Amino acid sequence: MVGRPQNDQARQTILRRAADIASQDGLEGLSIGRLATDLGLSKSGLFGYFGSKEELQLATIRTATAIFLDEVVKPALAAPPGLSRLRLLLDNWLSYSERRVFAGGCFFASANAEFDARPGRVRDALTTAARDWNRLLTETTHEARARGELPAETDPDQLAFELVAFLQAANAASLLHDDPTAYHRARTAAHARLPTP
Amino acid sequence: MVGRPQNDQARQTILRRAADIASQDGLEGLSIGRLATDLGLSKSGLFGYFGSKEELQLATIRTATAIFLDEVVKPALAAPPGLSRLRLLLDNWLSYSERRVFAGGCFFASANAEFDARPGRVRDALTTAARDWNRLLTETTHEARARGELPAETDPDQLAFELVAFLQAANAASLLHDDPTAYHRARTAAHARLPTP
DNA sequence: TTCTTGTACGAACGTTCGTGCGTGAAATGG
DNA sequence: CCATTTCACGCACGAACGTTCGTACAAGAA
Repeated sequence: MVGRPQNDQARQTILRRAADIASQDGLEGLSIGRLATDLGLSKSGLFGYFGSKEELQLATIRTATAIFLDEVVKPALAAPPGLSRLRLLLDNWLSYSERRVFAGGCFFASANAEFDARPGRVRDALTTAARDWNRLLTETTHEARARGELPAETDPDQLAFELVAFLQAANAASLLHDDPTAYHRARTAAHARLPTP
Repeated sequence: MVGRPQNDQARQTILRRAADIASQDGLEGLSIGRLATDLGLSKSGLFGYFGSKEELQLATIRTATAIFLDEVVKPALAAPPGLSRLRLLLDNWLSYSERRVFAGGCFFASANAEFDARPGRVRDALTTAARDWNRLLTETTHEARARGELPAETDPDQLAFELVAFLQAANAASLLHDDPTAYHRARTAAHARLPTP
């Protein structure tokens, strides 16, 4: 065999499971042998799809990104730019975390904490994804202010930072303490930072 | 040999290094062989201090907790209970993260994210440590309100949740994006939530 | 001195890791 | 129908993992 298997459906099935495992045990704890056994494949057969563990990790990040976009971002783009879209982004994110779209909570919260001090291509891919998400929230906040939906003295970058902080904290607390009320706290915090609808 | 070595100084040296490695590579990525090589010890010699990897992980958590108390909590207890103590706790935490007391940023941010979906004694120890920290912040916030240093309509539990969120977010952003300004954002956010000094 | 105790060591255990290679079955196309 | 390609497999590899074991050596007690 010179190339890689072309069966995109099998590939996606593998990567979907990989993202679930990684959200629980980390991208390093995601082992090829265990993933193959889980899916009823041979280790070497699964390995052939990716060619290296790092490539599997990068492909898993791409799949997780696509799922995140489908679950959180795309549905929010249906709303007009500005405050209503910002609200949707926050609500969708909290729902995405709360519904455990990934078995171990937010995939990126887990992967970012794992790789934030380990240089390499995996970290680079994760920082890019995080930057895109932050940029989306920040720009949407800017739009909301430009439309007069936020007080003129609002600092959009600062507000976006604080809103993201609430989301992350809810995800972390709900996982570590089995405490679903953390999501209520985050919603309360976010609503208090935004004008009453 | 029936028991474990009694050399507490060597043990603490090992555990201090272990906490640094774990803050970067995780408590699972912390391997006995690598730790021993790092310190110029034999693998079996180091192993003898703990008897199992899980015991090493638990001892590392205890050491990290002691360091955290020294760096963040104890200096804040010098201030009178209430708002001034709360401010010190927040400032000390941000300084502790910013100064990289642990090489990979906040030890607990890293370890919590790693083990929040893996049942066992390690997770239990981490949830206890996190609960103690949250309780301290929450109770200090309660005291501040009881002394009239916070508006009467303040919800102390909610405020503590939000303040912790800012700390976590600053640590995460500074690590993932090499962005030291995240600490400034967190200080701004925290100050805005508290009465002007 | 001899015996005991505590400590660190090297070597090896079995397991799992990521990674290659060669083979055979299934699918494809002329 | 046969030739070719595609793909998943079994198997093996070297390295690293946590762990166990027997040993060497220093210090103290008898």
